[in-house]
Amino acid sequence: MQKETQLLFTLAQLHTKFFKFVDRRLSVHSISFSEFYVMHTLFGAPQHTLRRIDLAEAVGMSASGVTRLLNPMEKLHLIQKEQNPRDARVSLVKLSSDGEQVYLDAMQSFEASAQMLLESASAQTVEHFVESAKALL
Amino acid sequence: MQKETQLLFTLAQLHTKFFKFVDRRLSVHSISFSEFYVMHTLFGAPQHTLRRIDLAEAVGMSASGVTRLLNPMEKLHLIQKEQNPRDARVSLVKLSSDGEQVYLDAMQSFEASAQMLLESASAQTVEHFVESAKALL
DNA sequence: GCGATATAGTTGCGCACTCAAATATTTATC
DNA sequence: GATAAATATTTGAGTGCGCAACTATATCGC
Repeated sequence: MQKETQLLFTLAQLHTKFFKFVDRRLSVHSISFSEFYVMHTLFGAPQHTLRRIDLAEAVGMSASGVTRLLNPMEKLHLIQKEQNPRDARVSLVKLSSDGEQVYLDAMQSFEASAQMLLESASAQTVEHFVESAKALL
Repeated sequence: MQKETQLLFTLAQLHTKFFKFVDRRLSVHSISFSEFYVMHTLFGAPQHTLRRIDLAEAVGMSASGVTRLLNPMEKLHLIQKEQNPRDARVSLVKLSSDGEQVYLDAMQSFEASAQMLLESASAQTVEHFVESAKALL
């Protein structure tokens, strides 16, 4: 089997293993990784605000996926809709202060998960992985 | 952000990017990556045969997920059910010769996908990635 | 300015997967 | 050897997400 093919299989296995673990740990905050990732993306955006379509692009989801993901989050006041006065088509999404708090709490769990998953790995291995993975993006 | 946390985000992004591409290319064989991975696993098993529960474990799915995935594959004769004469609870899954052919064809596409995704990456980067990823499993 | 085209977002439909419960069978205990 | 516990699988209910079609608004060409 060629190295490139091996890489894809290994990537799939690693993703499955790690994200099962992460999702279980995030569930104590009643959020999925997708929701967490959306909040993380909004948190890093100017004014904690993005257009839905740019959010979709940033997290690698479809526009409809984002719509369905955000609906319950809005009901829980984790995010809020805002209008763009210059363009009535766009619906801006803003991380609310409630949402920010949930995000920061969840980030604690996320970081703890990452450390648990990687506790037996050397710092060098982690570094190598991140470096090569970024080179592949 | 700590390196471990960065690793998880990078892993998520890489997985999304690569498997969107792979899934699109496998779709010409009318199979998903999950189906391909199941066939790959069966192909590598003795007699091309596994118990459903071991197959689930190997591909990182739930037992019920495997049941639902295999049902249509059996209708298409990609796999076939066999009984274990010693234990009537177990249902063995065998890759049929039709399935083997589809698998081998799909593997061509899969390998081509892998090469396209990684064509601009150095052999060393690929090697580093696989090595560190395996260390993390 | 008006029609054609493009863009942002939502909705209908369907698929893939999970968890928990149910079913069938085997193994362990006494 | 009957009863209880364990194991393999399927089924019911629900979630998460994508694609294609639709609505609403904006922009472009003339």
